Order: sequence, then C-alpha cells, then structure tokens
Amino acid sequence: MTNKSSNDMESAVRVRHSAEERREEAVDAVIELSRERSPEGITTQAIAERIGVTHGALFRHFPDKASIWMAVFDWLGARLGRVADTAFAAGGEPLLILERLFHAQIAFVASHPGVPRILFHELQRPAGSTLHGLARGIVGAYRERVKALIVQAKAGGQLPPGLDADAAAVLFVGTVQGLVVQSTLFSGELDMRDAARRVFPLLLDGFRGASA
Amino acid sequence: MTNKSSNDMESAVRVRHSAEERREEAVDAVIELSRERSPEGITTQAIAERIGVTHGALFRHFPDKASIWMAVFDWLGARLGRVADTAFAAGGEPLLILERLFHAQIAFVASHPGVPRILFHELQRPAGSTLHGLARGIVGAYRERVKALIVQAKAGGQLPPGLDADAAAVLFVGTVQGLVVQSTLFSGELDMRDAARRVFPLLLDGFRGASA
DNA sequence: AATAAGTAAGTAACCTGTTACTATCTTACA
DNA sequence: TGTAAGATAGTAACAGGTTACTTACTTATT
Repeated sequence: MTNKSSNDMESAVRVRHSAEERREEAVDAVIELSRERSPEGITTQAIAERIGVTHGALFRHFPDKASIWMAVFDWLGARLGRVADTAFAAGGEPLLILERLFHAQIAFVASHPGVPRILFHELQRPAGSTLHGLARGIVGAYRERVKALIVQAKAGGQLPPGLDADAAAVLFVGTVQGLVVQSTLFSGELDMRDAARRVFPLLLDGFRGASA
Repeated sequence: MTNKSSNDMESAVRVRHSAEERREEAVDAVIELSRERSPEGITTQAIAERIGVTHGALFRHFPDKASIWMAVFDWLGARLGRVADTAFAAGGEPLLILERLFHAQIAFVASHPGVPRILFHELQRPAGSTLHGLARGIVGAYRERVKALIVQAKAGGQLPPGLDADAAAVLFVGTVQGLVVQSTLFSGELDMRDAARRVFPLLLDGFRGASA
C-alpha cells in the first residue's frame, strides 16, 4: 500500500530496507496479490513492483521463486495455527470451542480473501511436491484438533458415544472448505459469515444425531 | 501414453482425424492432463503432444487456447448435468434421491480426478470472467436442484418444517466440495467414496434436527 | 572501507499463435 | 472407373511476448 508511486520521480528516494523486512513485505505482497489474480499467475516482477523494488532486487532476498512460496506457506501455517490457538485458549465446553473455532476460521479467510485461493492453488500442484505436503500438514493438523474436541465431547456426554469421530471431523473441516468454495464462486465475503451462522446449527445437529 | 515415440520413424503413418474428433480428443486430453499437472500449466504444446499432433495443428481446430477451455467446460457441464439427471430419474422419495445424488456426484469426481482440479482452478480466475461465470452456473444450478429436493421433503413431512432450506442446500453442496478438497489433499480416490458413506448419515441427521 | 541493498540490462527458456508448405481425403465429371 | 480439383488435416519453423533468474555496476549504511 505504501508503494505504487515509485514510478514518479524515479529513484528520488531510494528507500533501503533490511533483508528480513523485504522478505516479510514480499510475503504480504503475495497474499495481497492473490486476492486479485490467480496465485499461479503472480510473477516475481509483480511482487517486486508491489513492494517498490526492481525485480532483480527480489532475488537478493530469495534464492528463487519457490522459496518465496515456501515463506508464504510458513506465514500461512503460523497464522492459521494462531487462529485455532486463540479459539482453544478462550476455554469452555468442547462444543463451545468447536463453534468458536468454526467461526474464527471463517472470519479469518473472509478477511484474507487471498488465503483460500492460495490453498486451492496448492491443491493443483503434483501430489508429491513440498508445498503440497505443507498444505496437507496444515489441514491435517487442523482436522486432528477438531477430532480431539469431538472425542472430548463424547467423553463428556455432550455428543452420543456412537458418533463416528473421524467422519464428523471430516464433515466439520469439509464444511468450512465448502463454504469457502461457494463464497469464492459467488464472491460475497459478508455472505460467508452469514452462511456460516446458519449452517453451523445443522452441522451440530448432525453430530448429535437425530435417528440414533 | 501412445505418443512419445513420434520422433522415431518420422511421420511414417500420419493419422488423419476429422476436426470434430480432434476437438473431442483435445478436451479428453485436457481432462487427463489435469489429473497430473496444474490446469493453468497445461500448454497447447502438451495437449497437441498427447493427441499425437503438432501444436500448430491444434490451432486449426480451435481459434485460440481460451476456446479449448470453453469446450472443456461445455463437456464438464454436460457430464455433471447428466449425473444429476440420472440420480433424479431413478425416482423415489426426495431424501432417497438426495442420497443417490450425493454419492453419484462423489463417484463421478472420484473417477475423474482432473475435474475438481479444473473447478478449483476456475475459482482463481478473476470473478468477472466468462469461465468463472460458467463454473458459477454449474454449481448454482446444482444447488438449486438440491434445494428443491429439500423443500419437497419438508412438504412431504420427511424433514421438519422449520429447516432452513437454503442453509441446508449450502451445507449439502459444501460437503461434497469439502470431501473433494480433502481427498485431493490426501490423494486417495477410494478414500473419498468411503468417507462419503460415513459422512452422509451425519449430514442427514443435521437436516432432520436434533434439538428442534 | 567494507558490506549489504539496489539497479539496469541482459539471457535463455518457454508459450501462444502464425505462416508457408505438404499430404491426404472427397467428389465431380469425362 | 479413373482422375483432376478442391477442400481438409497436418507439419515445420518462426515471430513476438513473457518469465525466471543473472551479472556488472552503483549507492547507502555502519
């Protein structure tokens, strides 16, 4: 947001930032650019422009483009982890935490529209690749935490003992992802939070079981 | 799989196919290639190679690359529509149709792993683009059909009258998409059908409502 | 003075689309 | 039926553009 005017006045004020700073700026730039264009289409040129630097300079801070993406994924994993941590930290009954987690996750991707696009993009990489593994790790860890909550709720009697905890965790995570897909398709950010509020009770009822 | 040796023996047997045939072959090639690599990364060169033709020949049958993708989406919309049609045609109670639709959809994408990748890829295109609109239309139409079934089930007394039909439709469609995302991430095709079987009952219980 | 950050101008690879030419099929007609 | 003509499918090579990455040189900071 601070650049864009770097073409006026040439390099009148050649701002110098530390390597560390530039690396963070680059990650932010990628997240922002993902909001507008397809992640695969983000060029090193565009990243450099956005942070107000020639694109040669970018390669002083990253050995290659792949490692820029690695940095983006590190950021992403850390942020998503923190979102979950906060939801857990507030405490309360397992089902309450689950609900908080659900909405927190939705709110996070709603306020960072680039994030789901990056994850979807990752789904297209060959299954073996490093970044695919990273994405897998992030979602997998999330699913495990959800499953733990469900098991806990079963133990506490808030969910029926016959509930398939694995299936429930898959459904929970899948619901978040499904909402993201639909909101991306129908591109209404506010819509997503609203849809989440209406969908969650149904999800919970499914866990509680009607016919069991 | 049948190409790759086209450099031995030169053009020993120059096979000629009709334009119509080549166009279909190209679409098939794109679907197949999407299984392995990112759809955005599929080059006209690769498509041509796969159908055993120089890439100049490809442009005899399509004016440009975009229209290849248009053809792919036509194919996709038609096939997905047919899957839904069959599920409806078999008849029965609304909830039964819903279940059949769910599993049919899952089975289809499980047997065409390239399809979800193409749709995910589409999610990354700028929201206004033609192809984004096509994807939107496909998913939107599907959701409407699901909603109609739910309304019908409410009328027939198989679902509670207080059920939020819109939210339920979103959840239903979202569940399919969530399963696809997870199976792509954890790349087990068989896994997806199994997960679908375990998840569906939970979904249905959610519709029936536990607390209402 | 030394080091870290930045620039400008490459380069090699690759990608879409074009063009000038060639081979094959179809069909009209002698 | 045989063949010339026209249409159709295919090829090879290239043009123009973009992309990731490099290199030789410049400027700021400590």
